[in-house]
Amino acid sequence: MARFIQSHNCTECKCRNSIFDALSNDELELINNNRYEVSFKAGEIMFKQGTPSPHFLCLTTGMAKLYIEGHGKNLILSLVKPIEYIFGPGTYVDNRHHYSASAVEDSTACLVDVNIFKQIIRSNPNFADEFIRSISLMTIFNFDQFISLTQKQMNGRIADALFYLSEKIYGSNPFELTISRQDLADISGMSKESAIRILKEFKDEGILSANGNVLHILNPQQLKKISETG
Amino acid sequence: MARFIQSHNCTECKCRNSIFDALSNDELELINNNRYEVSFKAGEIMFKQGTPSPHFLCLTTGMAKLYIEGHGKNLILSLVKPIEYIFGPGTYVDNRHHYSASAVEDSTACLVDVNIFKQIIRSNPNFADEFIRSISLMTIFNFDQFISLTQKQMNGRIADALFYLSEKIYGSNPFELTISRQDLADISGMSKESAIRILKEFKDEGILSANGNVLHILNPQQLKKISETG
DNA sequence: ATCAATCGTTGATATATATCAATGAATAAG
DNA sequence: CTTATTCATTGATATATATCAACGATTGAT
Repeated sequence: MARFIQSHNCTECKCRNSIFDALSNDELELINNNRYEVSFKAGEIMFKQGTPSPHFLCLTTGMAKLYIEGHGKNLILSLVKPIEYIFGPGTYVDNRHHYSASAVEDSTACLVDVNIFKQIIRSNPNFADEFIRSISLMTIFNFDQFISLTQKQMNGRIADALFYLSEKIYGSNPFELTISRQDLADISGMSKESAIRILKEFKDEGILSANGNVLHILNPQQLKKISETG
Repeated sequence: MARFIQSHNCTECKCRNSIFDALSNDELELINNNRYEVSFKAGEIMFKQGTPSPHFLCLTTGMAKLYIEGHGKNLILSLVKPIEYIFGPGTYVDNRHHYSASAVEDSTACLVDVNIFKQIIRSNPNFADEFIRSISLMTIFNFDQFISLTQKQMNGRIADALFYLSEKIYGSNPFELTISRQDLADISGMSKESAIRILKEFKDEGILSANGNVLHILNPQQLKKISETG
């Protein structure tokens, strides 16, 4: 997988999310002076639900999962890959994280002081528009998840998760799964055992092949149908 | 229930959501010149998922439900009461509604041209901050729903719905339910029959009394425990 | 007032899904 | 290399929940 080379200056950074294209050089410089880089080993927690939320985080390498810690179980809201950013709703409400984030692969990230970020939103309307647009996109994505998890049964939910992984996360088919079966279950809102059983069922029906952690959607049409019929 | 008297001028309007407090008189005047009032009978659709979304809507009297039309079933995202507003995530993405809205009681609403609204967000940072804050609050609310619907079983979900209705919507206990059992089921993500059965169970256990559509939470502590143990 | 249509309620049954338990496979630590 | 620990898999079972069917109660229309 391509590794983005991180610059020491935001103005020339190649791992910069497109939301920052709306910024002037002065604003980028301001961010540059108020950021630092961190690295996480696979499995390490980046931040924990309920703790203060002083940073905007942009993932530069690796992969992270965002998950709500519920009652014994976790619900994975999304996987984050380079060069996406993480910015929770608590920033404008109570300065707390409303979900946890942890690295599912070895990762590096850029942290930006959240007050700088909010300041630029106030002073640069184009940036504000882009920002509102990006959180709107997340809301729409959440709605789709909502319907999948509350109205489809397990086959349909696993189908949705497989498309999400193939199309949105790994961007390929076949793809190598870097998350655990438990994570797949936490994405689909079911027990790990059930998730495994559905995968097996798809394999038996020739819809999917699985070689270790390399999954291949062999029959996307049929998988799509399963997703739609719920 | 108190009826807000609607003024013919936004600057003096008593049914104005507090988000507009950040606006100058000129900006209020701008909105005033680009709005109109509509009334809906109970059951009427205000707007439909998938259709263009040219207006910001503020409910002035009555009650509405926002719901995603899924696969045969609906999922109610929230109930809206005066003087809350409805502003979907599609406005900044594809100009489409991503959920439907319909009146559950006879209602009136104020519609404001969405471009005026976006224009003021660009020019007034305090208003922008308030707006981002308000959509962040909705996101956090959605997260709670998410956990309730995907990780709790039916008793816990109905308990959550009852607290939502009593505390957030009707603001009283006892309260008169103006939504149908089907709506209650659509809030809790279950079949109508199941919702009714849980209500009956709560009645049999003395947690709840139901006199027609007047519900009374008799034992909030126990209901809270049911909500927490899922 | 009467009829039709919807809404609420209940019971019986089928089904989806979680849980429990056991075992093998992979991985990390000594 | 060996052992301990986690992770993946499978089967058997229990449980939660939906569906189907029937019927009474309410509401709206003629």
